[in-house]
Amino acid sequence: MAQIAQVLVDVPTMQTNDPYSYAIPDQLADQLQPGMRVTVPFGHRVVSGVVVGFTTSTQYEGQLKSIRAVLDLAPVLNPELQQLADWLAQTTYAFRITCIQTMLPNLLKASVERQIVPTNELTATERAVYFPDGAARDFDTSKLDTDTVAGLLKLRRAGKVTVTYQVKDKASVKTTPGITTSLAPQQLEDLKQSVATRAPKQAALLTYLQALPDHPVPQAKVAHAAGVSSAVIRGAETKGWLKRTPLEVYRDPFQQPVKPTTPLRLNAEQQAAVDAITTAVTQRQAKNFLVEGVTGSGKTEVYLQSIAVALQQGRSALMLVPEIALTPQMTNRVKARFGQRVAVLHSGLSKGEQYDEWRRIDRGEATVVVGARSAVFAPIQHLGLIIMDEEHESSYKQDENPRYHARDVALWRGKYHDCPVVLGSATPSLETRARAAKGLYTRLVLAHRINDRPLPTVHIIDMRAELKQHQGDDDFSAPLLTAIQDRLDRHEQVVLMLNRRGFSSFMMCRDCGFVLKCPNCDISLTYHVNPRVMKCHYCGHEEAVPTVCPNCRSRKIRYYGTGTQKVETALQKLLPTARILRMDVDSTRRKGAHEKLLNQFGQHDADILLGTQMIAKGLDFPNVTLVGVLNADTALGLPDFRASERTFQLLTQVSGRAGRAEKPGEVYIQTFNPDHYAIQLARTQDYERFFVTEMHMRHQGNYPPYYYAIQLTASHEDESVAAKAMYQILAAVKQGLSDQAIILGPTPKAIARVKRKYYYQVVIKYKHEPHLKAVLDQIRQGSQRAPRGLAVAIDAEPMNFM
DNA sequence: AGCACGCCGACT
DNA sequence: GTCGGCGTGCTC
Repeated sequence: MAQIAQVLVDVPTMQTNDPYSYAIPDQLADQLQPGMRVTVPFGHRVVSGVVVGFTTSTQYEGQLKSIRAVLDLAPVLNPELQQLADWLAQTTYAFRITCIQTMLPNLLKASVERQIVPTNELTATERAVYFPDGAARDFDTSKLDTDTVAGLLKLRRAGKVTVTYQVKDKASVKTTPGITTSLAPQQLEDLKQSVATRAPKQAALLTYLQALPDHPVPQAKVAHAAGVSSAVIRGAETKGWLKRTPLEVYRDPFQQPVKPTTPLRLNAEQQAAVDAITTAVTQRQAKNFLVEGVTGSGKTEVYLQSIAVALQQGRSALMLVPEIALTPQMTNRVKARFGQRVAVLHSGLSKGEQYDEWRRIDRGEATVVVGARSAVFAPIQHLGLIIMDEEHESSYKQDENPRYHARDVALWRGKYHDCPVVLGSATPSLETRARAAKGLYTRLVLAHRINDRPLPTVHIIDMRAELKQHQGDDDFSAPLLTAIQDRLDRHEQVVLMLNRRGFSSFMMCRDCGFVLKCPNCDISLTYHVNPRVMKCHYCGHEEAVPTVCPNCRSRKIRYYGTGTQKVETALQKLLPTARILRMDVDSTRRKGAHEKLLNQFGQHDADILLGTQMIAKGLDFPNVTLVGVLNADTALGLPDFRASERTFQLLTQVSGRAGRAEKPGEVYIQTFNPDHYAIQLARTQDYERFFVTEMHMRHQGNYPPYYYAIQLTASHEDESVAAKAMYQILAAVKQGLSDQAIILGPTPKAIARVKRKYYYQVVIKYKHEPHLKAVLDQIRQGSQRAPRGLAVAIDAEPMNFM
């Protein structure tokens, strides 16, 4: 019986979330496999799709259409990744095709192009206006002006033009000319004798050709080895001495070769960690580890030696790092150990380079993969080990559909491959640490720094007292300024961090540090300009904007936030001789700018590096002996239950930047909340106590990890449409879920209007909701037929509650 | 996502 | 009377 292909079409809707059936033309029958991309007729156009299986019968009553073309020679999704895509769609409430697109490199995303073709029905004037060059033209409504689009649509309705569709596959393989020769060595020798005296270059080429291997050799290599120019080679080609054939090459993102390194000697803790991971790797256990190592405890060396074990076992390894940590220094460290076997996947590569790295992995040529979030989908086979460094980083969660967390995907793949997953962090997320406490992960603690380097001394500066004493600059306390001046005198370097996160305005008293909070949620209230009120983004509570501090009656209660530029100017005024380097979103927008700034600082072209969060991660300059945090509180004030956790993580990390090598480090943290546990415990780098304290807070507030959370967001240009949609969703949620579920909202988002759209949200906290999936699917169905421009998003375990 | 079908208001 | 607005429903 004839086979029917099941195809997921590239149309992300609820109705097309299940595969459609297509007949398979005879000439495609023996090449078609699940996991291949195809083009199919769909309605009155052609779209791309992915074959997910074959059947012999179908429910569909109508006449089946046939697959148009196959886009791939081999499947782009292996069976594991096909299964993963389905699981991803289930758990993130995203469309299956959207998940598949996310898993594939950008170049494999086929695009559909429309063309508009004139017919004989057109009048001469119409032809002159719309088809000046007489031929068909591209019909991209976003690129043409509205009048032209309207005109062309009108002509189509009149049947005077037709529209054609073309699916364009962007996947392109780069080639270079490859040299082969069909002449025998003796023939070449004869030729050489005949030209030897007058054409030494040709003779040299002929000598080289005599020793040419059977397979094609890149022309550049031939030219270099024989010492001839490409003109000589082209000349030889016309004489029939050699043939040039296209040779597939990889766009090589590794420019310069890296000096190889050998494994470093491990201390007892590191060795114990490597041993535990080794056992799991060699026994092929899907066992998960949490490597909890203070900054400077040598986690990376543990990762590298564990990867080496997997490779020895003939398996491959995946190492995930946050995008921001994916610097050449970082990747070079891996390449130095594993050389050619390493593939790097990240957004800094061109589309072509990404595709080539992906193919090297797919073909098993690269067995160590280093990359950011989306690298978790790399088509690696025989996985022996997955490592996720800085596991607590929120960038592992994608904030568009599918809203997946790379950690969950890593754990899924570990299970699939029976291989261990190692999560590493100095400050693990509460979720992860709690799971370790429950025994789901094995904890491997690295409590000692390499060579027992001391931790930096951390000073907490009470900015309330500071501001009382010296009027003038808000941003710099006297002790911090003195410390900076001291480093300048000693020709040492300083890192200053300005916490820009949550520039969103909350009210804080400059005299006592009091932050206005919601009486119901214990979350800071957010200042709204229009209407002028304080609002809680969790429960919707509203109150008037205070003019005096409810705590100390001071009038100095105002909203809080400052910018790097302003701080730079102020600092330059205070310290005219200091050379300051500013690093923020603005100064690093250009590609490579980030790198360049860090290199400058590394060469001591500047004394002070002033930046936002981005300087907290992984940079390591031995000459930095002072780290200052200008405003530790901004993140604390955010209306998010993870505010304390983020603050603790950030302060702990940035403190780790001070004092490397022989020079001891010092850290100054300026804060209006010197007694807050997140700040106090960051001072002593006491993660365990922070974990216990914060878990208690989460328990009190019914927050994760004690509860699961789902965030539903509706957005629309018209605020009332978004709000109305959210109230309808709320009704559906309330009706479908048990009264055990805690439903917060609807509330406007902290930043109520982004890109001309208003956002409203509802958060569901729950422990056990068997109907949840059904309720959310019902909401998804409902949002199909929503007013134009309304977007409803479902985010399981959201990272941003604002 | 597109696109057709179909039902209402403002124009040649 | 028709043109064109966009709400609704379908695509194997």
